[in-house]
Amino acid sequence: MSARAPAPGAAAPAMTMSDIARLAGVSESTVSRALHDSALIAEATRRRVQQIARDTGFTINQTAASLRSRKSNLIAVLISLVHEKNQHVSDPFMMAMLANIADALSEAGYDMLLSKVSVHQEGWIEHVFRARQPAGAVLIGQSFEHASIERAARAGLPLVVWGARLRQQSYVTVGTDNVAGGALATAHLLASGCRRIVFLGKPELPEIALRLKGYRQAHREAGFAVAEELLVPCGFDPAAAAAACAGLAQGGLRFDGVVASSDVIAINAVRALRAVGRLVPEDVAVVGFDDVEMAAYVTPALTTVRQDLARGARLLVEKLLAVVAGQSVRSVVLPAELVVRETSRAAASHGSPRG
Amino acid sequence: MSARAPAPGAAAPAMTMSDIARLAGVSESTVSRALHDSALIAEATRRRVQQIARDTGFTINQTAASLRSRKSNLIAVLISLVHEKNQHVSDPFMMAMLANIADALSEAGYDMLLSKVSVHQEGWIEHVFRARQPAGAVLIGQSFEHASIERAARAGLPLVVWGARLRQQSYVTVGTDNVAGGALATAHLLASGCRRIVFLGKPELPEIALRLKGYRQAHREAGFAVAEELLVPCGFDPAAAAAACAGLAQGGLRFDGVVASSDVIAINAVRALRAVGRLVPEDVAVVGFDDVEMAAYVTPALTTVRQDLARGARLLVEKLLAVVAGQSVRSVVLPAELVVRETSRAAASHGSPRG
DNA sequence: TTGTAAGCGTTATCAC
DNA sequence: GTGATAACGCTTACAA
Repeated sequence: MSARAPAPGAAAPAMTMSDIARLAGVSESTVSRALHDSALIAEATRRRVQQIARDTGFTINQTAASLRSRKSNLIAVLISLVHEKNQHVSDPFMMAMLANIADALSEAGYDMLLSKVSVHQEGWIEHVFRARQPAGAVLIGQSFEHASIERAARAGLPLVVWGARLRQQSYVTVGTDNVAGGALATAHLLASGCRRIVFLGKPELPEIALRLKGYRQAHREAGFAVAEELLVPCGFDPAAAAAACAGLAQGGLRFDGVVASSDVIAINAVRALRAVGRLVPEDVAVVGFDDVEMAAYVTPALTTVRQDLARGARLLVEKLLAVVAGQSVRSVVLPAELVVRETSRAAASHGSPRG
Repeated sequence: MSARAPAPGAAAPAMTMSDIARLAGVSESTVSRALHDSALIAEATRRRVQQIARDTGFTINQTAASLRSRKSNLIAVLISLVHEKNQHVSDPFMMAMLANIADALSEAGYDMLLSKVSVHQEGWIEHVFRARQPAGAVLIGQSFEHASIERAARAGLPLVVWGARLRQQSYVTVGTDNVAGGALATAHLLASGCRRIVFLGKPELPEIALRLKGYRQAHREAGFAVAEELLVPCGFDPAAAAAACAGLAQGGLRFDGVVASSDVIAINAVRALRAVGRLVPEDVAVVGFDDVEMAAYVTPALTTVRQDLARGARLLVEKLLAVVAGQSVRSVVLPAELVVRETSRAAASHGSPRG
């Protein structure tokens, strides 16, 4: 029921290449080449060395190998949460993103190094590269770090970012078409009769700014003006969302629709509205963003803009490996898809609603 | 919109300690000591060296450091999925566990290396330790790997496992009281009137075996016999669960309750039952295991046995760091808690039901 | 309090 | 094809 602390050094002293070399009667260099399937090595030697390695359970020490060769099959996944005090990795969207990347990386034969950066430090990206020598890095979310990312990318560090494609950025992004997503959500509410639609989110974040742009665009196209008092700031973490939504429900603001910048926010909004006796979707229709797994299961089921994370993660990894390989790579914008469920009424017309 | 592939070597040639040493007019060893706040170094020297390091954005190359010192602040998180072909990291339970561990590790100042092992290889645990030199490893789930884990632990590798505490194991585990959990779920159904309760799960897995033990125990204590045909094998991945549950719903088996070995299985069971017109909880009451976030949101909301993952993750990390530090550490069994929601009727009595 | 020098386990370079 | 030998960037006796 209790485990002895392992005596320091109790672990079998790990084999090294020189051990294998001795056992095989060859030099270390030959062992190295044989284990890497070098074309230089004689077939027989290769086989013998590999057999011995297998029998003895020898594993190349990647720490040493990557120190010398300046290569590694490690990919860093960087989560920047400087903009949110309370957003943990356990945020449903982050979790899903992470899991999908983990699956994609492990299929590609890479190990994944997870670093959560919560304090902004100059050069934190460079820091990770220098400290751990990953082959490349995936950043989840631009947060407020556009400048840092830009600098790291210009310095030649191989990285790929999940987020918004911005003008003149020199790093590769993979992300959803946020403008279209915001427009889709808004047009849907307008088409179903809403006229005063709250936008819940932090437009300081690049992705949210684009969704808001879509919100404005949909209003313009439908011939409606945007009432600026309906733009309500709201963070991603559950507490911030709950607070903002409670304020929304109780405040004197008049509104009949909500476009939230994430599903977590949307779900909190629905809850807050119902708590003060407003019916969803009859009094207020709500649309989320992300389509996290939960969205389909809540009651009423959440209408939302779907981001295809499985595809996004695969693309992130694919693009990153191309960047690492020195290829020229283009950013990708994935289509946004509206998933209509129960927090909104089906629109009369599904086409782009003009008036 | 497109990013140039970084010219090889475009990245600023990383500074090394010898650069810092030159700039500071001291030796490399002094730099090393200064950066590690060694008591040996003169305060003035320490300050000067640290200042230069900060100004130049120097970061210790952990790859080199850990090669030399045989230490690292990297913790490997190993997910063994050999028992499930289709269980991805994106499984809700895995995701939640992972996210919680990531949060706990980053709070403790450790980076996390994620390795998903899906092909069983002799000595895979030793392999990771040799290849990456982590300070320690957290294993999520024992799967069928008890023997491998046991061997690695005996070899002195610092590791901690989420899973079942077994007799005479020499590794440390943190996990839920699975026997109590299984008993709690079963007793609840018996108390609410169920008499033929299906157990859905793979008893070959240590944790499931214990939950099944609890299932039997609850029957015994309530004075009922267990009908062996009600023990239905079922894997964790959604496809396997759906298949097993569909079979369950359509087969000629007579039953009025289900104890599932995970929430994902339980939710699939509910869905399958409703699809063939059986009412939950009126015709069949269902209890899950885990209390994943979704459980509270599905309709009808799932009655389940809660595992406290936030606490579990914190304990895993805490225990592992103690093991790494060479302390003697005891396994932990966390209490299981029944959360009654809508897929079961509230029991007449909440005490241990004897008859 | 600081410097010198050896070496962690691998791979790259050059010679044979 | 194979083997010496010298790094990679750091830590750590041991010396001073």
